Amino acid sequence: MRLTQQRTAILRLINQSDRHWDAEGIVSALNRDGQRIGIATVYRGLQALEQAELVTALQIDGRKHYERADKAHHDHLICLHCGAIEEFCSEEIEKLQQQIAVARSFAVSHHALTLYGRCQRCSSRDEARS
Amino acid sequence: MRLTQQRTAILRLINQSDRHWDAEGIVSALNRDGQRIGIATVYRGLQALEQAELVTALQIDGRKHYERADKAHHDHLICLHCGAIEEFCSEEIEKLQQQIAVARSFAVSHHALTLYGRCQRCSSRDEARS
DNA sequence: TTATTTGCAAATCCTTTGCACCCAG
DNA sequence: CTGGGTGCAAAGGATTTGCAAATAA
Repeated sequence: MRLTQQRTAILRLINQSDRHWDAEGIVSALNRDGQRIGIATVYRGLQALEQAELVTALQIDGRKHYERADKAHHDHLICLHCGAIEEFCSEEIEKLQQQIAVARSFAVSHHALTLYGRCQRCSSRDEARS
Repeated sequence: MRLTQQRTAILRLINQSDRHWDAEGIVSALNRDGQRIGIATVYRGLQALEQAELVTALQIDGRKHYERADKAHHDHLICLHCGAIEEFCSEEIEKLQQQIAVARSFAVSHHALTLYGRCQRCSSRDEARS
C-alpha cells in the first residue's frame, strides 16, 4: 500500500483523536483544515488503511466508522439518545467467547460486542427534567 | 398495526423457518410461492412487525436481516466463508455485560454480540483439501 | 518509468418516500 | 366508511467503480 499525502492526512486525523470517524466526517474535517480530498479517495484510503491494520472499523447504524488501531482491543457502549460512544473491555467476556467458539470448532477471526442504551449523562438529564 | 395478507405471508415465512431473512429474500421466496408482493411493502411490513415485536432484526454486513421473535434471546456466530449463521447464548456473558453497564450507569436497552470466523464445516473442508 | 492512487461523475446497493388506489376493521 | 396499507416508480444515503490525469516509489 502506498502511503500518499491523502492517506497520511486521514491517518493523522484519526490517530490524533479519540473519536470514531465516518467518511463524510473525514472529508469535512480535512476540508476545514484546507486539505482538499475526494470522498472516493477517503473510502478507498480507509479500506486500504483498514487492511493494513492502521485503523479499525466499526459498523454503527449501517454506516462504517473508523478509529485508531493502536489501542488495545475493546468493545462499545452506544448511547441511543446522544450518540456518544464509550469503550470497555472485559477479559472474562473474551474468555467466555473463546470457550463457546472452541466448543463448536468455530475459528473466530474477530468479534463485535455493542451495548445500546442510555448513557449516564443522558440518564441524569432525564431525572433532572422529571 | 393492521395484519394484512402481505404481512401475514411475511410473518408465516419467517416463523416457519429458522433462517435469517432479508427483504430481497422474502420477496423472492413469496414470489416463488405465487404470492406477489412489492419490495416496499416488505420493507414497511418488516418495520411494523419489528415494532410489534413479532420479528427480530439483526444487522449483517450492512444489511438488515430478520428472524423469528418467539425464540429466547441469543447471539450469533457468522461464518465469513459460507455465510452460515449459528446461534448461542451465554448467561455468564449476559451477566458480565450487565455488571459493566451498571458500573458505568449505562442503561442497556439491547445488545449485539457477533463472532466472525470460520465454521466447523468450512474448517474441515479446508483440512481435507490440504 | 510505471504501477498506484486520485478526483470526478456515474453507477450500485439497500432502503425510504410520494402518491393514487385498495382493503381491513 | 375511512385510515392504514399496497405497489409502483422516483428519491435517498452510503459506498463503489470507470477512467483519464497525477504521483509515489
